Amino acid sequence: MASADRTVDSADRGPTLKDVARLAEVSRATASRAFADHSSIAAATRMRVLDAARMLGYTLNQPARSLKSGRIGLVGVVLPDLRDPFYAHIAAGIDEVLQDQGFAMIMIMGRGGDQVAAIERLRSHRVGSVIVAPTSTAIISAIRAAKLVAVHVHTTHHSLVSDCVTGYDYEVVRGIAAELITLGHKRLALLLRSPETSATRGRAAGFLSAIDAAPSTVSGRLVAPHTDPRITSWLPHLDGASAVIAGDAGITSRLLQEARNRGVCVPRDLSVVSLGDLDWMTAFDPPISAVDLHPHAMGRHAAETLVARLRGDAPAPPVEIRVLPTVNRRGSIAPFRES
Amino acid sequence: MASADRTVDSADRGPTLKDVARLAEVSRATASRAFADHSSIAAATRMRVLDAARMLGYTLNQPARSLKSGRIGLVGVVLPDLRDPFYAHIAAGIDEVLQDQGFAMIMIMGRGGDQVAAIERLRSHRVGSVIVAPTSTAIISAIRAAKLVAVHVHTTHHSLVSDCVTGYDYEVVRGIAAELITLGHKRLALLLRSPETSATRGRAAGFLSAIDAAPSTVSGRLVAPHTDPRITSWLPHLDGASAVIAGDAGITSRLLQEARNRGVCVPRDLSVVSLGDLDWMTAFDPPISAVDLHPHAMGRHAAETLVARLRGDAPAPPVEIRVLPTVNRRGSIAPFRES
DNA sequence: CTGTTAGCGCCTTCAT
DNA sequence: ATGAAGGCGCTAACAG
Repeated sequence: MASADRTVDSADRGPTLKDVARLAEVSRATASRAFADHSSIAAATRMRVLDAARMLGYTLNQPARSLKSGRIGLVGVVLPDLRDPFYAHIAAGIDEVLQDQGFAMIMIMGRGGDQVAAIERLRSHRVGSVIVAPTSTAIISAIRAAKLVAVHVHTTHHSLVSDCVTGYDYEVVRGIAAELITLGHKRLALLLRSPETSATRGRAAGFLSAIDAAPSTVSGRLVAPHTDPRITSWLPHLDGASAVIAGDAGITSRLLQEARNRGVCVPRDLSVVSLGDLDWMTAFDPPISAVDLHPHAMGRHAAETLVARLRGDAPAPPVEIRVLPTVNRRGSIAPFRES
Repeated sequence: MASADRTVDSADRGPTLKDVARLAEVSRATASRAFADHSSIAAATRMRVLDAARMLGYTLNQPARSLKSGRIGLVGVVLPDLRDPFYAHIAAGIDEVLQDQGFAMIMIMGRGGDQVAAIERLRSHRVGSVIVAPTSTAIISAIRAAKLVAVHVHTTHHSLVSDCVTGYDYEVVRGIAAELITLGHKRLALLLRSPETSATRGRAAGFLSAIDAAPSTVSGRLVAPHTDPRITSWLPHLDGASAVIAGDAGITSRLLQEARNRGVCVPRDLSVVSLGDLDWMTAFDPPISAVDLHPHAMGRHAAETLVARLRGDAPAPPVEIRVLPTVNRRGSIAPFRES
């Protein structure tokens, strides 16, 4: 009955620049200039064109425009998993800036080999730039091959010639470990889950550096199974440690869960510090000490850097922006006591 | 020094179909068919073309393709905030399916008026379809005006003629409220934060329905401030309730934090149920009772529905897919006791 | 099954 | 400051 008004011909693709030009009584070239060129067009003419466009509900056809110009106003974002709040916050930061700057983002989740496939997909959409985490040799060469302008977030790489936004993984972990040692802890553990990146390497190095700087009665254990994160149980790997640094919020919650189930009391039996700070951590009893890595700010910086790079014509040298973490000391750490 | 090898002419846009066709010694049309058309091309020819493409490192130019065909292999995703794990999980589910099906997603965060702006932006990229949450009259008419194929997630709308994926907000809240009443609670509260949607309305209705069905000694309080979520304090609004249903994980953690700070003991003084189940809830002491709304599955269903709609030629009637929630009863609920 | 022909909507010289 | 013409890379009719 009401199906009559359904447009059979799906080629109804809305008004084009030609329509706008006709209504504004100018040539297509002039109409085009009204949208892009900011110089060689009379203000009055441009206004007329813009009015006509509004009247018709015209929208620039970005794909068509990209055909000629190459530019497309689209930025690729390749992140491993949005279910990890760390990356979700990065994504949110990126989105904020990109929207402000008039870009849209093609988001693709993937790690390892998928990352390379993602780059390939971006290439097919003629995306000219990408924000990516984490970094690896594979992704770097894929990006280079695709000639993309890239910004790397959270991790960097020795062979990297692009801009990147990182943290202070080495420093912060070393500092925390030192703090725990000062509190009298003799056996520490660092729990890591991600694949090997500059971040995990930095954390491991910082951890070991703190251990090395301490008396030989202090030992540190590095737990970094590169296996399926979902079946990992952390507690058995602690090896009697009385203080532990958890590599991300997921590890922290899993660890706390195990501790509760097995009657391990935090902080009496175990001091805990989380790398990554979330709302629920302050709700916990005891409140969990956590390092805020400021992933949202990282995302913002990454996007800002990328946009600057896209707009800037002068080939400036790559920069590394480092975001200072905030250490929030709360109840989950305590001086060591013999049990 | 090393700047000599920098390509001055940025028009270096890689191999085109024409190059592939030449190498494979076929016409451009045939080469094109090798990628799209699955029927009218000889297997041997297609293989030859594909080989040539691989040899040249050729990638389909989606924007150019869209110029003629209208299709572009891009789906818009408009979600309010990825920092909310509920939406992050939806996004993850969507991404999984879309990648499998060869689509990429343009993700734009936004709520309220921003949603409409997002639709406009998608339109300029000639995206033909969108997955969106939450629903509102404004977004519905924007989608209709842009003639997009849409799937709505989590919420519906009476004026909706598109597909949607929803939950059982009414039923689940009613059931939980009834359960709490059975446990002897006389004063309940439902905490909601989102704007008015079918989901929040359903929850409110389910809540009130359970209260109505109970003896008149039972009262329920609906707390739904549509103000800035970040400065909201929930505890003062509880009005002496001994059992509370928290509308999302963020509310839950904030509430638990306040409870701890003010010496309110869960579940002795306050029974808590969270709408939305996250890892950390089982780590809590007591473990938090929570309803898993399965946002990841919702995302998957939404994407699957959309893809089916895009592929299907027959204009099938819109469907509503409802995802059954899972109620995980844990230690944060207890029978009512006089204090 | 394959080639030919004509644009899709836009931008960019080159004139004027 | 504006118009005319050609082509970006691809696909959809139509022939053959």
